[in-house]
Amino acid sequence: MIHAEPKRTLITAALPYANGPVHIGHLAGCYLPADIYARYLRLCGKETLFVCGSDEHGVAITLKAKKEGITPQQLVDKYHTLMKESFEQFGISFDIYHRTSEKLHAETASDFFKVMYDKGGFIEKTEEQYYDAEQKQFLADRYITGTCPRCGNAGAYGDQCEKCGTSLSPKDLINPRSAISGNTPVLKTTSHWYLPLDRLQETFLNDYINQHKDDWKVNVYGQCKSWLDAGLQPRAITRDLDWGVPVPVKGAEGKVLYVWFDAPIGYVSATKAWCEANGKNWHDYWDKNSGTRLLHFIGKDNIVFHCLIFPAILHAQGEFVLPDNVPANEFLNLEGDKISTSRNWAVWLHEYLHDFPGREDELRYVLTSIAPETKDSDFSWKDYQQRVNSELVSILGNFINRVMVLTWKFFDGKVPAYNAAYHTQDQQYRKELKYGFHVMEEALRHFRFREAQSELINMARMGNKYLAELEPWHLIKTDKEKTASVLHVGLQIAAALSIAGRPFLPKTADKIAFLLNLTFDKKLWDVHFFESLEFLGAGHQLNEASILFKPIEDEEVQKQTDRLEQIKKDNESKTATQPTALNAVKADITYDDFDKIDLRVGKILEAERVPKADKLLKLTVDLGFEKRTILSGIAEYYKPEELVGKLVTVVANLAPRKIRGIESQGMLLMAGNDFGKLYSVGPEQDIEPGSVVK
RNA sequence: CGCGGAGUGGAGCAGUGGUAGCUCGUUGGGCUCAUAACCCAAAGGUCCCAGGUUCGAGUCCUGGCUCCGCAACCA
Repeated sequence: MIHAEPKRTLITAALPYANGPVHIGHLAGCYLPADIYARYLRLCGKETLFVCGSDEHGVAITLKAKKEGITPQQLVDKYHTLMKESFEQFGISFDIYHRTSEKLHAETASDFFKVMYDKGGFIEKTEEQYYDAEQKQFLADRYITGTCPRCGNAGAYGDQCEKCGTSLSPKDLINPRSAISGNTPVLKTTSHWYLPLDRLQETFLNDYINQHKDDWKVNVYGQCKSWLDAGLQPRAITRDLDWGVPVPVKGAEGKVLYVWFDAPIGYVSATKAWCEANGKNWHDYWDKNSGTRLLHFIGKDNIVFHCLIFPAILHAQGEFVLPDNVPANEFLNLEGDKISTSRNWAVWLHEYLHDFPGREDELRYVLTSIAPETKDSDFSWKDYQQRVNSELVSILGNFINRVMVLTWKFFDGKVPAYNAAYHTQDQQYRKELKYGFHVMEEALRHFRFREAQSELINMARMGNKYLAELEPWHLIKTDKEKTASVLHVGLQIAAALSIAGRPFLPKTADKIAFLLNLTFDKKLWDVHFFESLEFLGAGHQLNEASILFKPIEDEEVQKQTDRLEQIKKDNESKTATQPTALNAVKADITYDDFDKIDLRVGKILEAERVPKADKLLKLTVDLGFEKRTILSGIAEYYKPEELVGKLVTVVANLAPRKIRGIESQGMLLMAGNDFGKLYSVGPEQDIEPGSVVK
């Protein structure tokens, strides 16, 4: 969209869910780009507000709290504090880092709901749901366990059986029980409010998304388009739960707003909180006609919520400004594997800050260099070391140090005078620097932070080149005046780096400014400023030279990769310990029950992958008396060729079932758990296929 | 034919129909102010494949192959 210059910019970064610490994937995905952009706008003197906060509601929080034996509030307090402190130390320049468990947020979300409710913006649907009479509460899907109608697993959840993976609805469960009390729940009617996304798609979203076909990133637009093409469905925005923002309607006691309705409103409540503390009016930031430009920085997993659902909510509410752009990033992998909180496969921010004190900018630099702006990218410690050592240390740090040391050596640490007679010498460099600055600015405006940052390093590179060409260490012997001129320009380049580097490397920029003894009392990022390339006057006293970056040693990198190796091993060996601790023994069965199962030894004759299925193998198994086709979800753990000839245990009388169009006539017994590898269970010695297992 | 993204020198990426480029790495040279850092140069590419549009395709179109997410599948 083509805009008039916005009055102000409101930047939001995805609210991190308060059930774990922040990792490098979060940083590269949205917090760093948002921070760079916010810092850039502020330097330009533009009115900017950068808000974020912890997302603290939802069933996942209550479940995790229960597991840890603490209250949801205690759980979110713990992670909120951890995240807030890590962000701060890392230098993410939120104007406010709020949280959704604050009273102010509840009021805001509540008001928001009420306005929409009064307008008839929701559809109310009444359904029967399970209710725990003793605990006097409705049971969320996850709070109901029972026997899976598909596979007979007694520990299936109301939304899914984790044994066979079937997605369920609570009413499908045989013999349902409340996970809280163990009681048998009763069906009771309850009503919920739905956001009519189908209707909103027709009246609003189709046009809204289409409008942004050209100014949104292709991956973002593409993702939205595919959701719209599939057709949106009404979505429930309330839940029967006691953790969250209460639904502000009479008769809705015990109901809270669904976390996905309440979380983005957290942007609004964070803004309010900041405005209250700073004597501002929050309406200036959120009102439809406020002239505010709203930007959501998120990771790709959030696209549907920020590009479709939240705008739909804002539109339906009617008084709010809509997102102008949603620059979503793809995902960052770690050493080739997907980052995973549950598998502990991550570089945690708080651990990095602890292991690499004072090296925040190094991580910022690397993460911005490899930011997954257009496609998934990969972080590796070796790459981290290489980028820091060969770019930050060798090019940027070294240039600053050279120019500092030379000035102290030849001019007692005072900025020497420029002599226009030597103008032709540095004209070309001035031109290129100005051009580089221009490129950087263009890139920043279009959220291409990787490119913008690499331009910064290019400027430092030019500085090095300038010194190498003019050789002030030779010149000083023959022409002091010219040497003065050369160093004068060199120092201006250093100053330019300190300013241009602020959005990317704030702590380094401050250090350079300190070395140069440089202070500014007006807005820093001004085109004319860079035109003149005069930041330091002749005679200005510099501080003592000191080193900007230390190289990352091999041992430090080794330590980190060893740690990751260890985690990999731990995940694999969890098979032995975790499941027994986690999964309680199922209810007793009689011998007769057991006797119903016909277990046989089978020999795998053939094995092949099932097309278009990640986990499924199609096996031909010899049971002695006959050959069976059996499908098994073990493709991640076994290669087909490894299995041929293997003896395995087969449930021979399991009712046949069609999986992806192929009938599976039995089941292979495997040992393992959710985390680690699966191991087939077979006889120790070679034995006839078809032998009975008892 | 589920949905979306992506395939470009050893690695990571840029590339708007008009001479394929950048950073790292490698090799050779220069310099010695500087953190064994800096500067210059060279080698290294059937731009996934096959068709098509065009005077001209890495770029546009069609078909195929491969990779990554999501979905599905899973015990």
